[in-house]
Amino acid sequence: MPATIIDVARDCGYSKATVSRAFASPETVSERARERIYASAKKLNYAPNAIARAMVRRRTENIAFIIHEKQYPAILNPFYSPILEAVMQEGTRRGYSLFIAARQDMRLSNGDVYIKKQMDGVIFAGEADRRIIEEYRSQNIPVVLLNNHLELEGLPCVMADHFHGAVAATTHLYERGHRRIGLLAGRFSQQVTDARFNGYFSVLCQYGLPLERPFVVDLDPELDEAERVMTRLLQLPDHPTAFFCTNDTIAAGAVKAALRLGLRVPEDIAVVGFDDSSLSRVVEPELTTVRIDAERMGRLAANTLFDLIDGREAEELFMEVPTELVVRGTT
Amino acid sequence: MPATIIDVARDCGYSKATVSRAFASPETVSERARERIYASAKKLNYAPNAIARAMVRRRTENIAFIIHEKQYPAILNPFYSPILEAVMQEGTRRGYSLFIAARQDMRLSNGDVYIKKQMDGVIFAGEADRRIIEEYRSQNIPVVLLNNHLELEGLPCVMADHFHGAVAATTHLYERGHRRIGLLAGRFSQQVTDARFNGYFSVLCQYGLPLERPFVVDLDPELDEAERVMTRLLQLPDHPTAFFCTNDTIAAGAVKAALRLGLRVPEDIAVVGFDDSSLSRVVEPELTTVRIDAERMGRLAANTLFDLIDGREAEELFMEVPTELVVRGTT
DNA sequence: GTCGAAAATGAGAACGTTCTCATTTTCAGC
DNA sequence: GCTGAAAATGAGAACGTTCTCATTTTCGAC
Repeated sequence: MPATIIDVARDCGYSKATVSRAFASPETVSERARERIYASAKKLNYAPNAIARAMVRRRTENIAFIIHEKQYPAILNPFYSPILEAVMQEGTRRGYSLFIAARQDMRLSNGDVYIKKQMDGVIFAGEADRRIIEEYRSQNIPVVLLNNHLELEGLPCVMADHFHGAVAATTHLYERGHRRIGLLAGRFSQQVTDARFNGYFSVLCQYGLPLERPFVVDLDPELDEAERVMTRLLQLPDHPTAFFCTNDTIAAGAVKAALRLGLRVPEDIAVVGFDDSSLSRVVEPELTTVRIDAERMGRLAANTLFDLIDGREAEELFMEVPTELVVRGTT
Repeated sequence: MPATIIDVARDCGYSKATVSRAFASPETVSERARERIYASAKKLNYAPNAIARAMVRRRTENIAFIIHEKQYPAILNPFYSPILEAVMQEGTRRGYSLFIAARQDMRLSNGDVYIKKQMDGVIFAGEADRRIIEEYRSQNIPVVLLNNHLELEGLPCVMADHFHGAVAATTHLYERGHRRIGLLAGRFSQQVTDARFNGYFSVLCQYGLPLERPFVVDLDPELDEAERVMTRLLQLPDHPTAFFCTNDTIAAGAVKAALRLGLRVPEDIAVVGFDDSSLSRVVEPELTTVRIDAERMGRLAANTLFDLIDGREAEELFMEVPTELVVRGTT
């Protein structure tokens, strides 16, 4: 039903090759031809068919962003919003369109959807299965990992420096005079969870502070859960005076719990979060937190992917963007 | 480089037609053939090429979700997260993949990207340009509008009942005893802005309350901006005791401003928000707000789109999902 | 073992582009 | 007006599937 290049060719009297050129590389076509062709195209309401084009060029100009966070609704995760935004911008700038998916969705009967759909490249965010990645790469589809690290030949990974972020956060609490510092650790991908814990733990070691088991807890990174856990902890006798939380949602829950128990933040209880997500400034007092330059991560991942797509080697395989403590009201 | 259907056919001794069938409709192929074909496919690392398929079927199984909110970063908008999530789920369930884009990105040199890329259908969220929509429809691409309403032949629109939400919010403030109620109105798409204002205004009229110009303000729906505006208003002599805010971000900013000025919420100043977005429960006290069943909106939009794609008429063109006041701590 | 219907397979033309290679046209320089 | 190089155009084979229409095979019933 819609007009094809042949209809246009017939209408304007040029060959389909010339019509094709008029759209794909206008400068190779005489001005006269261009005008006539565009006129016909407009008349016939012709739009080039990118599918047919992709078929012969073997390039779809599409990339996919696949998020998989353990136990966490993918898109809802505010942490990924600015990353996604950056990837989108960077992609658009170079003519790519963006598919998004949450991991569990992708696996169909045979082979991965985005393999079949011939993505030019794929970014895996969060948890990622080694086998899937290898499947993509065996089809020559470039892959970049984001917020996760896997040792695979030539596989670029974009991470934030979670370790030093955690170090900064914990040190900050120490410097504020706290000697007993609890940890509320969300369950994220192994890499992230480990790095943040290690940062925290290394500071405890450095200053000879105790790791107090009952006040170091794993939990789902959700507001209610964090509030519940924190409420319980604060009712224990002899609880810490400060808590390092491995993301802002948890920190927000913790602050809420403290306030509700009539404790003052930061005077009685200090809290530091992680991510500097949009919610960090919504709570009152505003969260002291560790900023991750998410936009930069997104850009980096995208541009690395484009390098691979264009056949350039990634300049670096392990890219770690720095994190930065931002001190606000909760400490 | 990657294996094609022909390679598989050659390897297993069947024709490409049969191999094609083995993947597209396995039940039409003998068990023997299926096994041999799958074995060859596996051996050759064959993955069906959805682009070639799309070309002949004239169906890509892709849909696009295009967000355009005035002055507001698209994906960052927490309002759209659950909607997107629902659209994604619903789409995946039926074998569609999802493109996302922010409006300003889409327009390339000639024709819209997603027309060229042969979307099976498109959802426009927020502000949407009549001309663009007509362009899509002229190419027989089904379109559904979300959170916006345009009178166009056969164009389904999914809206929330912003009007009655605003009515409920304002009435609630009235019933709490407030007689002077300000309005902090974010700049969204015209439809939404108007509907929410009208709901507010109709309640004022109903109870004979004054519309006090200085306390009815338009603003960008951002935290800082809202805090700034609210701080100013609260320093005016004789300010209202309650404010209806047209989204939660604004409400959060308003609450923050009040608290910082040493006012008690809700005793001195009551605030109600809109959307019941994720942040509404993060602030303390938690926001009284108007819940929009965003998931339902997403589902509705997606399913309507699939109906159109499958050639079924939309059952209804104007779909309004109900809103519901949820009373929490700020009133 | 034969018949006939049903099931399974194959041949080959689409689908709408791009791209290579050849051919034609244009045009500057004389 | 001729020459030759450069610019513009055209013919037609790909690209990897699906699908229609034969043709072949299978198999139950007699």
